[in-house]
Amino acid sequence: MDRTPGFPASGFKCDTVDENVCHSNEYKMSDMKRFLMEPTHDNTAVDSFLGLGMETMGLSSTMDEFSHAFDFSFLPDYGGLDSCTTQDVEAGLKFQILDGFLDEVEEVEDIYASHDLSSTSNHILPETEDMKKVSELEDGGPYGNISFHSESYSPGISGSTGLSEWSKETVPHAESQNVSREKLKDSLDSNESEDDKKPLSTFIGSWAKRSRNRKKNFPNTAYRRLDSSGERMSYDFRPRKGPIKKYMHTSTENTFPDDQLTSSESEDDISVRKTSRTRSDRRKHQRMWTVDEVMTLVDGISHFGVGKWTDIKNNFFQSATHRTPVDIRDKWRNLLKASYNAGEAEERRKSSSRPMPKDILHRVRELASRHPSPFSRSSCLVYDSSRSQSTSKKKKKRS
DNA sequence: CTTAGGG
DNA sequence: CCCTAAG
Repeated sequence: MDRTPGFPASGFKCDTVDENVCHSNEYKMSDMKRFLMEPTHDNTAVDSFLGLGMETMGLSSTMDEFSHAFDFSFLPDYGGLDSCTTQDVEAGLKFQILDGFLDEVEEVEDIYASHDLSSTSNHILPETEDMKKVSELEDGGPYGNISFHSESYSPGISGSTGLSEWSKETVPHAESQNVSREKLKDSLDSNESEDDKKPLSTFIGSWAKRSRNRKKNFPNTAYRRLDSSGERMSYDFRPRKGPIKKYMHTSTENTFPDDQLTSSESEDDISVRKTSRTRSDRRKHQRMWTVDEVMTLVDGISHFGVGKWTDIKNNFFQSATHRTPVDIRDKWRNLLKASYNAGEAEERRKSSSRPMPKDILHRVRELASRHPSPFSRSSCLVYDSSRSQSTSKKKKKRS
């Protein structure tokens, strides 16, 4: 929380962020603030940005640079706009952006409150204080909240991932972003203009939700499964002919990928009731694992080790009401299998409609090499398990 | 309660 | 994903 005293505070004596932005030309920008003066980020860009005139993708990239150009490690005390330091101005700006973005949300504070920043902190190991700050920033800030590029995963995560990498990219994408976005959707559901601000995939989901809502008059739980059907693309679903087809042939029609993390109880009730007593009581609800979730899982395993499923769940999947430790373990098992299958037949991986991202594949193999698994060709020696236990189990080798 | 394994 | 045995 070190303020930057060198910044010319003369021009920043204004209360509102709009003034700051609009008059940014008058300021002698310090090197930290050069962002605002760059041609690609001039006032018009910022203005349209504030006025929701920017496309979501453009916004995303802008916010990316935005958050990278500034050091927002101060975010936790964004409330103090009275002291005109650079951090405060930036904080106000961020807040203003969020406010404009959620102009139909009644309470912006609610977003923050419901976001449960503490859970985000749990994603970070205690010894890494800086990362905690970064994560809180990305999580609580508008960048982490409203960025819709959920399909994207950071390519730089592969291999020897730095801690800062996963804390900044993986965790917010996989976890908290979903919560906040769901919350945001909640607030916007009552408004008809919600589709204007969402990408096409989300629009499809909303459309399906609405059409479904016409038939069944469930309050706000039944359609929620459909709500985010097209929102996130998981590499994990099986090949399908049409975009919605995969839901039709699932016989229980309740296997909609759903990253809404709230009110899971009522949702479960409905899904259970729908598929009750028919057949295949198992697999009542399948929730596709998103790429972000898988990356979070890999990160968690790399930090806690294979077998520490509860730790991984509590620290990396805190906000995910689903994803029990068993689910996480099962997913890891499937990942291992998939990784080895991909190793044998690289072509099958490519021909698959859901090719596992190479980054994840590499990381899975990396971890698999550390932790022997029954799917490994070389390391699994079941027949000799009674004799030499050292070869069968070689627990975590993390430092 | 957590984990491992099979279904 | 679910279920269950074993620690």
